Amino acid sequence: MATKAKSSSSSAGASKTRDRILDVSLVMFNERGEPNVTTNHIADELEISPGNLYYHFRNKDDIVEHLFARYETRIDQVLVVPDERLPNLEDIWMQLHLAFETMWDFRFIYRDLVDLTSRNRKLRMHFSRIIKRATANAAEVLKGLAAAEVLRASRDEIQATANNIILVATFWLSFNSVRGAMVEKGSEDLTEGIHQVMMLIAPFLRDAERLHLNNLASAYVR
Amino acid sequence: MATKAKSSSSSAGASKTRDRILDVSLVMFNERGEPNVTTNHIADELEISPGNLYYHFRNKDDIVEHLFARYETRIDQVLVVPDERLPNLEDIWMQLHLAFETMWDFRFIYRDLVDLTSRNRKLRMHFSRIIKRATANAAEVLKGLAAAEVLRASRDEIQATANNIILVATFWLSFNSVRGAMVEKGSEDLTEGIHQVMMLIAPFLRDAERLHLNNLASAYVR
DNA sequence: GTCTATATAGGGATAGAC
DNA sequence: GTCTATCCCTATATAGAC
Repeated sequence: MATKAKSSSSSAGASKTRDRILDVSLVMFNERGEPNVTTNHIADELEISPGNLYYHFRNKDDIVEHLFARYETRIDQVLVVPDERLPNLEDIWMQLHLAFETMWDFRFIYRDLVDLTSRNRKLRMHFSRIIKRATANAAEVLKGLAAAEVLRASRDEIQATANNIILVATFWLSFNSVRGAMVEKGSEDLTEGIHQVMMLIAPFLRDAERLHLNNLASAYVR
Repeated sequence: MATKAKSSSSSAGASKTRDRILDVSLVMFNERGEPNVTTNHIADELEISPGNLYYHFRNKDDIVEHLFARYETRIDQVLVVPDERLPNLEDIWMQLHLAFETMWDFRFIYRDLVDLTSRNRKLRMHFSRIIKRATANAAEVLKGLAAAEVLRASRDEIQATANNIILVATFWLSFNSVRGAMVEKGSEDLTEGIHQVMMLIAPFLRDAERLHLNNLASAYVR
């Protein structure tokens, strides 16, 4: 039954053609941008025929949608409000790290986000849902920090900041690319993005915590 | 000599084919997104032949570049640090308004920013320059507010905030579209974007000014 | 499941007549 | 300056043999 070791992504066994198509598509989309990768490119890279590719997927968007589904599963796991305990700054740092890494793994989605979501109703709905979830999550965490008296902010300030956190996180990679950042070093980009998000929170922190954060931060950024 | 009333954009006289191509392209790019508008579409809309269009422009990117040049001229006029006087909150509001309106008029650039700038070296260089200028401008204004003692922030905080201001402004329209905002009402979208940017500054304000801003803000947002 | 061959369509772009 | 006609190329997608 080794032939049934199918599904999932890139862990152990190579897997069937269908999965290989998804894996290679993801890599190529991330590297060159989805609009610049054709089904023929993908087939070439895999050394299979275009016809074969279309046996496994109805069309290119079908591939994109399946990759997006993978992404949605992973990001949903990150977007859980901690638990019973009130969150602290390290929790946030950690959660941001997980979120940014997940986004990085599927960065092709973020590179052409507007075009992708306006072309494809399904993607639009799902992405919109993720944004809503993420914003709610951010607001929850901020409220948690406020409850723990780590931070002081009004309801409106929390809502506006939650929006900005998600906006900055969503477009950090684009911003970095567009402002002429060098070839992405990957991990360094992400750390700087996390830093920028933390700086949205910093001004609301009480003095002691603010100092704490600045120490955390300066340890990370150059 | 009425035939020489050429150049510029959409003010008085209709103008020559070349300018009409630019005007119509801008409208169509803004409405449907640049990747979804072909040279044939543009020619159709203008009721001229594709050949004619290619007489006036070498290729599609040539059109995009000329539109971008128009944009750059306009945004550069907005990105001037006030003058001798120290800036106040209303100044900022006004400058943001001008910036957002200019961006709105050329929103196609922002819709597919990453793809556009990575495809075209010229656009990449120019856009990167604009971002640098804008960020420097934001930092200057923040320093001005600090000097006027309207605001209190460290050097690092000012730099991080300037980055976030430009990031939020740059991607506000994308964010709004992507999170599933309804059909753009234009002006309302912009006001909310301006509000989000102001909320980046708010936490650094002294109490009196913070209150002042909240009043300004609540007058604008629903 | 996979291949070869091919249909179809559209976009970018040019030549040459008017 | 403008049009008609056309070329080239690439992308998506399918049919049918193996």
